[in-house]
Amino acid sequence: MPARPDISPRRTDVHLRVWQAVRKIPRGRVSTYGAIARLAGMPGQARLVGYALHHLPDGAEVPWHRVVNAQGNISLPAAGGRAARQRRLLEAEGVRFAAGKIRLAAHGWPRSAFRS
DNA sequence: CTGGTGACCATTA
DNA sequence: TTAATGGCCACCA
Repeated sequence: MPARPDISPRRTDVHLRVWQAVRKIPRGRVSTYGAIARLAGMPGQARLVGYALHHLPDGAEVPWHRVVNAQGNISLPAAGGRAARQRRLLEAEGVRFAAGKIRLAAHGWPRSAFRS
């Protein structure tokens, strides 16, 4: 039997790379779309990271909530309740919000990408 | 094929 | 500090 009989090849490849990288983010820390793109082997493709997470299937064991934008802000639309859930999940892991945003210098991962 | 869209980013003013 | 701009590329109509 073929391993992947009826799966779109390109799409799966891109998504898998992103999900794999996101999985590496330790609990209580956050990364950015751009940083994940680098770790996934596609530097400069931050938008594709967002696209891949947007199409993340329900129940997937991927800590999507640990990915925020380069400004330390949640990039999900406020409407829909997803943004609120992301913030709740992060705070439950000990991530602090100051003035509505996360200080990447303190919580950013990997450290080397956020140390000044 | 073309054009528009998006859970983005760095630069510039 | 915020706002605008160009670049990036998979996906869709």
